[in-house]
Amino acid sequence: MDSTESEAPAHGPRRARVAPEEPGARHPVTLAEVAREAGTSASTASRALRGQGYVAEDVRERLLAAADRLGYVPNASAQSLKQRRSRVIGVVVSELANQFYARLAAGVEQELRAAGYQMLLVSDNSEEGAEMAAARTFLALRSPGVIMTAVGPKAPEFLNARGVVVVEVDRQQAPESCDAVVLDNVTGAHDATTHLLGLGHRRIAFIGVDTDWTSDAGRLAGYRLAHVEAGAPVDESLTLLLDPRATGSARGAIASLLEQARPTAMFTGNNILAVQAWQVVRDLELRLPTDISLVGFDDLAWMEMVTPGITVVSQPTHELGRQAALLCLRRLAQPSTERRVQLMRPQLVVRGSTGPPRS
Amino acid sequence: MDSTESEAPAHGPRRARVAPEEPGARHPVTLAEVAREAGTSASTASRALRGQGYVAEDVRERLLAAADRLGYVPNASAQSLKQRRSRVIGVVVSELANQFYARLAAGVEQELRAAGYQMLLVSDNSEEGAEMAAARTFLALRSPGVIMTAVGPKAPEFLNARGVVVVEVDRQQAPESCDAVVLDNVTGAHDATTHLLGLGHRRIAFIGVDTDWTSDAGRLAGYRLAHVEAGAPVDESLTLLLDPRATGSARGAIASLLEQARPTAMFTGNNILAVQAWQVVRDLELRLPTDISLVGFDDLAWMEMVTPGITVVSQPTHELGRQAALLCLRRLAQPSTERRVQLMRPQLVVRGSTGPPRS
DNA sequence: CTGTTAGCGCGTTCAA
DNA sequence: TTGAACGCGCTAACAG
Repeated sequence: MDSTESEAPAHGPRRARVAPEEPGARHPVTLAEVAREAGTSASTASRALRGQGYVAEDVRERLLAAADRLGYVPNASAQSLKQRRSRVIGVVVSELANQFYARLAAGVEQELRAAGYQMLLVSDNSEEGAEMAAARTFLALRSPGVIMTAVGPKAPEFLNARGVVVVEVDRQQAPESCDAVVLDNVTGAHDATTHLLGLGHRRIAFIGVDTDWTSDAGRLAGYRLAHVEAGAPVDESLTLLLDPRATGSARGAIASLLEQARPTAMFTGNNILAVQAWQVVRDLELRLPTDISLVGFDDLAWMEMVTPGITVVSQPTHELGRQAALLCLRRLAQPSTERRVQLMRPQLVVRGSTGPPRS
Repeated sequence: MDSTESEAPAHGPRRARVAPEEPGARHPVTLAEVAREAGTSASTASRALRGQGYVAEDVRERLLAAADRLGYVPNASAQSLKQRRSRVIGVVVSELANQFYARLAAGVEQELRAAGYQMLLVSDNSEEGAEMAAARTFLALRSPGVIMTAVGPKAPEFLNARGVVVVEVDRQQAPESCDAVVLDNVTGAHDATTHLLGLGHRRIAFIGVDTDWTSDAGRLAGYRLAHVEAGAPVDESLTLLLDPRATGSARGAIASLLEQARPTAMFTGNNILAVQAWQVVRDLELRLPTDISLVGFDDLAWMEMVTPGITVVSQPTHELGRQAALLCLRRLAQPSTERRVQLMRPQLVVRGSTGPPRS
């Protein structure tokens, strides 16, 4: 990845920038100009172009034609200023380069765009400071709604207190005050762990993130719940909770967990950790599932491509995003409906990385 | 991925929405209110808060304190209306769910945010209609600049003609009028093909997309160039160009290419096609590289994880995005500098999927 | 150094 | 059914 850049001379013979050719493209055309062109007043033009209020049919057509001819594009700032709210929805994810968040964002964008809203996307690197800065930006833009995978309760509460509709996705930080779309993490982790217990494993490691996020906490809870249900004791030395800022470099910690605690199976709490657990297994030249079993959380393409395939708890990532957007839109349309938490169902996908322990 | 949703009753005992607690949070506080609170005029407040123009030190502090106390957030719409341009940069990618574009967007966002700009992200599914709609939105928002992986020349030219700074990334559609950041696709494809030719392959399939995009065209050109250099004839029946709207379901076409044209190696033009080529190889129970060699374009995590690893032309995706953002910012600062095309260097990463042909 | 004045482009009364 | 007048919140001239 250490590729370098180089300069290339522009090959076109033209001047630096193409000059605008359109008539009146010099300055963006305004509503008043459209009105003048059609021989009406600005207010009539306004009504005609947005289809509200009374306008004579022929006048409307004249206006429409004029707007089209002049290439009129309404000034969103002026509209927002007037209506006191914009059509820009703020979206915050933890890390856009992570496929999970990218797909989530793709789902959100799809629905927002379909509804005539725009997505202002911020990737906050799980820093609450960046998140608050984003919140202030959304406030400045008078965003009617915000959708976020929040790192803490501050931003959601801050926005909520100022009348912005906030929908939390993936995890809940301000459950008292926000709508949310989350996965049933407890069930997902429970199913995965039960699967391992059913195969005969009794030393199952849990590798997760040390946060108070409902997502991670739920997965740990499900892991424990399954043990309790099965009457199997939970060995705390098998639980590895990593610093959230260091989940990207967890291989060392995972390796020493394997060596010291000697689990027969591993359950990782997210896709980043799954990659690393898999790499550790490879580096240690262990075989899946003979030497150790592995279960991941969040299904990615590679998990089906490696040999053996990785057993995972899959989640409808794109759908999570879509539902969050829809929930946001619904709340914007009906501000005073009861608060709502939408629970999405995970699904255990069994592949070759899990098998009985070696006696 | 067919998980379902279900409704969960909100568990908090609270009312539907938390009421704002802040004093004056009912309506967002305005500059005039801050001014009144500090006993000055609005213009003085404006100068103080944005640090421009003369303001007495004590007055400034009073104003700053007042703004802070009241929780003042400047209204971006009003600012944009006044200055006739916003700080929102439009970004268009073809498909946010594709890792390539997601990482590109992440790079763009990082730099824009660092410079105090916001990213309005649209994923257009490679539809020119969606792209033009996005362009109109950016115009409406008075975006000073737009960064895009365009599907055609219309949107870039449209925006450019209206005075919007446009930077093309990944491919050039309007090379006459826009700055651009692109990969040296010819060299990348040339290196990959030369690598295969050097191993002794003479029947190398090229699997790409049938567009006039510079990216795909460049890759095909590099493939051919390498053949010419090596004095090896290009068998046109080995070139498979797929409908851009159907690149996601190319497995059938790839399989029949393998059966009919009997290549000893395959070179795929993007990451989506690489996955499918790999799957076809697996489904046909061919072995890499014994039965066939495979080279991909664009390095993804799984390509190093499967066995054998996939030889690829890697590209600095995140960096592509960063440079595009920087180029856009530079052009905004100096509108009349000469047009510039930045060429990024790809790198051939040799792994186990390539080897000599079976005699 | 500060306040007054005057819009930016639009939507929304309210009379006509 | 239409248009005149006003103001959304802010900044930029211009006087003071």
